[in-house]
Order: sequence, then C-alpha cells, then structure tokens
Amino acid sequence: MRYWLMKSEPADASIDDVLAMPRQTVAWYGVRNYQARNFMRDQMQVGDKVFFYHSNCAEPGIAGLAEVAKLAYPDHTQFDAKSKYYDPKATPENPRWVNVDVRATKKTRLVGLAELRSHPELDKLRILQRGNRLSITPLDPAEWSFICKKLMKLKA
DNA sequence: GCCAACGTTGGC
DNA sequence: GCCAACGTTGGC
Repeated sequence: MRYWLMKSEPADASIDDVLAMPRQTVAWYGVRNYQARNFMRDQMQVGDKVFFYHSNCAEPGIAGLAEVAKLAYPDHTQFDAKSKYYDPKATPENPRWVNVDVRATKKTRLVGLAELRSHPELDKLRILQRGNRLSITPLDPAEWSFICKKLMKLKA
C-alpha cells in the first residue's frame, strides 16, 4: 500500500464534484508528464490512499481523501482529436498516456500550504519543495499519518 | 496577471 | 547530445 497526493483544479474537478459522481469515482485522465504517468503505471495499486489536493485556485491545499479504484489503463483523451489532451503521437496500438480511476471517500477541512509548511515533520513533502510542479507525488507513511491526524482536528 | 521554476522541443 | 527557445504550472 502506497500513499499519494494528487492535484486537481477545482474548476475541473473539485472534491465535491467527484463525491457527486456515480460511485464517487473519476478517471484521472489528462496527465501529460512522464514522471506522474510512471507513478500511475508502475506503482499505483487498487486501494492506495490519496490526498485530494486543490491546485491553481483561491485556496490551494488538501481538500479530501480518496483511493485508487482501478489500475492504470490507456487514457482515452490522447486519441480524441477534439480533446485538449489529444496527443497525435499516441495510437491505440502504442498508447503513450495512462490513467487510474480515483474514488473520493471523504471531504475534509482544507489544509492549506501555509499550514502544511508550518510543520517540520513535513519538511520533505514533495509538494512543498521549491519549484515542484508534479501533479502526482508519493508520500511516506509517516507524512500520511501526520497529515491525517491534522485533518481530524478542527483547526490548525 | 506576474513570474520563477521546470519540462519539452528541435536545430545544429 | 547540447542547449536556447518555448510552453506550462501554480502560488501569489
């Protein structure tokens, strides 16, 4: 079992949006970064735990809990010429991009960047490193459980 | 909207 | 294989 933080732009898919979907599940399509793709393709297992992170929005931070619901499979948007995620170099015989399915399990209070940064225990968190832009990053178990404890408290 | 940081592209 | 130019990310 591994632990992940996955970024989503709330304008695209917020935690509320995903919780409102059938089976609270969404295909995590549109990842076009090789490192993030490789995490999904090579490491994610059904049942892996996920922090659902809101990025590029007024209040960036962890907004909910989720889990991996389906192993990686070809991202259908890479074949769709009308999609903004279309990749002309990808073919069904030779897909370049994959996605997992993610099931949202719970909306949490929002734990913003400033709060995350305030804890020395989270110094190594990938999302807090300078210049980090990866949309999918692993957490170690200690980081996961530390943040979970924070989420259970009402305030920072 | 700004801009720092980073990834990708493509000419050579 | 180098590296400059360009595009994207994402907090502020």
